[in-house]
Amino acid sequence: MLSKKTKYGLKALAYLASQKDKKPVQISEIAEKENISQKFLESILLSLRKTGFLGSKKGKGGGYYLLKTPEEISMTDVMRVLEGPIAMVPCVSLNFYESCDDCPDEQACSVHKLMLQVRDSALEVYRKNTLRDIIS
Amino acid sequence: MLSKKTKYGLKALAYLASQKDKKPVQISEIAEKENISQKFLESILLSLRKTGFLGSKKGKGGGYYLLKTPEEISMTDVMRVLEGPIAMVPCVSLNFYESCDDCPDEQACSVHKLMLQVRDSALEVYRKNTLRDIIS
DNA sequence: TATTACCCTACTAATTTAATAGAGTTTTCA
DNA sequence: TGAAAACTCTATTAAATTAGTAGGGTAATA
Repeated sequence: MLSKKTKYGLKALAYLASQKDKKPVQISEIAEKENISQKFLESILLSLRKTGFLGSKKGKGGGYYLLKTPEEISMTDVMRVLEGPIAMVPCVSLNFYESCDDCPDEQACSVHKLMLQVRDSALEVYRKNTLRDIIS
Repeated sequence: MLSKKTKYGLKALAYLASQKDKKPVQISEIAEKENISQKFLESILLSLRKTGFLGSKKGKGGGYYLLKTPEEISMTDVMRVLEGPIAMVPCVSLNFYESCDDCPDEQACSVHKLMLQVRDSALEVYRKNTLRDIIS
């Protein structure tokens, strides 16, 4: 399952990408329009700022804004930051690799074999979609 | 993340598919060879029996065995039974569909748009893999 | 300089997962 | 026919994760 954090984060990014101009958008506006708990959204936007997707401006007229154009924002990067590993098992993860305690031979493992394909197919989808591609 | 239930269930199925003959295999043997808690495995095999993947034989010389050949067992079906929905959000699920409370327009939703592609790509992987394909 | 809005920490309720425990039932083979 | 072997079922629980909630602090702008 996709976590709410990822879902809300994606929606917020999409909302920012749909803005006409590049003026900062307040958390409260995004929260209201996208039906997200404001406090929860706050923490999500904060993490997107810390990972370089968003910039913020404080004070009156402040808010969040995209640091790059929607075309430059890859879903692969967004998913890794919001959801974490793209792989469903650590032993096939590129960025979060861990071996299994129970598995004596990774290459012979049927779960490994299947999940490697699932990972690659998901990566392919994320790779070919930018933020631009998923807004209407 | 893939649940342990699914991981263990897949390993057990693969173990049964690797048997030379069709004689029932005891839970204890699978649990030991695949490093799985026997009691936990018991409940997993039970659900695989109830969903028509496995047959069981009680008493001395009993155990579990595949009801179909490995070639006939599709990963799509196995994943649906063990892991549940293949989609990462209910609103793109074929077999477990639910609409989102928060989302006014499903077709316009960027999360929906992305997750639909992810679901289709995962389904394609599961579709083209049978139990035969993932054993060594 | 007051207001607005971001920033941060800590806590918590709910849910899910991954078992664990233990008793009960059925079947088979000697 | 009876006892061992093996499946079946229910209930409980510990740990982890998720999805928030609460509340105060800090910085910037008009």
